[in-house]
Amino acid sequence: MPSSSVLNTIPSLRVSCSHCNLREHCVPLGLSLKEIDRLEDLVASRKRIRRGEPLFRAGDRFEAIYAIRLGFLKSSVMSSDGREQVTNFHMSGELIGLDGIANEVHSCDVVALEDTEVCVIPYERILAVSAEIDEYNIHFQKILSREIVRQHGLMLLLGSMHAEERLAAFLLNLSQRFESRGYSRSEFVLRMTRAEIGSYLGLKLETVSRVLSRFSHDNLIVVNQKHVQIVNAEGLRAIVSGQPADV
Amino acid sequence: MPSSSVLNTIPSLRVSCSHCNLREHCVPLGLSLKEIDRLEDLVASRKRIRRGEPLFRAGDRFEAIYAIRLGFLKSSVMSSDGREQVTNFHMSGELIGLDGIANEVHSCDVVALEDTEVCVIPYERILAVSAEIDEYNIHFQKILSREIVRQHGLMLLLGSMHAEERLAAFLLNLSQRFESRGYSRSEFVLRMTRAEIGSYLGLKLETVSRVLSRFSHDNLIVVNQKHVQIVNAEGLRAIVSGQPADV
DNA sequence: CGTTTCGTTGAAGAGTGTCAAGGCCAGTGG
DNA sequence: CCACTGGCCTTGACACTCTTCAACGAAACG
Repeated sequence: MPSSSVLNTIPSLRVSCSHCNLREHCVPLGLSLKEIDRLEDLVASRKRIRRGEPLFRAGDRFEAIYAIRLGFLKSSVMSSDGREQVTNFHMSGELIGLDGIANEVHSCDVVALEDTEVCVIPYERILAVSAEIDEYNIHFQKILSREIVRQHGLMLLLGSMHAEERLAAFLLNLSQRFESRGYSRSEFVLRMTRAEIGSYLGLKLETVSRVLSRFSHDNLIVVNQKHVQIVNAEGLRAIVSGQPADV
Repeated sequence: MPSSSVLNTIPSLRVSCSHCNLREHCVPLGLSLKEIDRLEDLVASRKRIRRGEPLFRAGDRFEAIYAIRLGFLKSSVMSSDGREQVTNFHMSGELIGLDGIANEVHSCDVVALEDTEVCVIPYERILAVSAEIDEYNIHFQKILSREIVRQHGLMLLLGSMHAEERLAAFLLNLSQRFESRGYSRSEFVLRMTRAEIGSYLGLKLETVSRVLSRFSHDNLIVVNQKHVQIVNAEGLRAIVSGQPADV
């Protein structure tokens, strides 16, 4: 039995990946039942994080990867002079903490933007399963590599796109991720503030607000504070591709 | 004996990692002699790439990771509408191709900026050694994670720094990498064009040129085309930290 | 119900981008 | 060896996007 006295953990529940409907996000496909059974051991416990609370902070010792069961979080890094850069927003089924492997210390802050529950996967267990099941080792390397590829896309956005293109890409990305989780792709709630969106996209919050208003004025979206409805996804795609809408 | 008919490869040489002075960059420390011996098998062959030629291109099937023996390369991604974003510059001892693990296809272009020689490490062998030597599996996961952390830093740069800060950070980073390879930290040759620097830093080539001229005028550096000498590293550091130099 | 945080909008200004012209340098061929 | 060529770099003037500063309104929270 794992250590269990940590606050906010729920170690008593018997975790079952095979019955989790987020399985496809976390666990490799095409395993034998025996192997899937082995994966159940990955998750040591669950942990709840309240809105605004950190899952971990830069400098914390790295001990586990976390899989989000439900909720929403942001990752961010800070420069020495205090500038914050949001590096990612995370939603259910995604893994957090991959940055910590490098130096056995986390290099970014992760904070919940709404009440969140995660599966705690001690890194030791990942290593143990990796050593035992080749399929899983490949799977985990792919997860790491996929994060590298994702960041390439973000660098393209930060390095060469205008404010409107960035926001259009951002909205479409969220839309697609919501859809793949069974939610509406055309209507959702932004869990982050304008400042956080701005930080993620390399813009100021006022710019984010203005561009959203412009999109709204052009009938691409309907915005009401945090509530967003995508009216003309094709129009947004056109903007991402560099060509301003031609209505 | 590995397949050897591929153009530009040098399979006949018996590769020896243990005698390579770049060892510390590629190979984990603290292995037994037996284990180090096993690592020799990682490198299947060497390959030469002429200046301007690609090592691989986005869409190419992923088969190997490459370790740079000597030379200089850039990685870049292209958006659907043709914008190029340089995602990294690579120098000796560094590994290339980690992006390909995700989808078994490379997702970026890698092109040599000067005549280059790389060690070809088939991914299959990495998996084989990973399965055999736990130390190496951890080492390789750390390499992947380190790349994620590096990109966080770049996102901070692209998302929240001004042109001068970006270039100062860029020069200091190069300086440090040259130094750790035994070259001068204060005097080096830029192998890439202004346009490539600009792409990497999210700036236009004219801006890069202007900022370098400004640095030169402020006696922080001496520039002569591709030749750069860092005169006042402390001043550059001050700029990165947000405070303009206070001569 | 007051307080605080967050979001919107306007006006003015700074920082980069764009466009254009000219100079430097390496490589090529006469 | 020299002139020519094309790629790369520098610099200026101007345009434009985004930021900054500021004020106000709306929603969230205790």
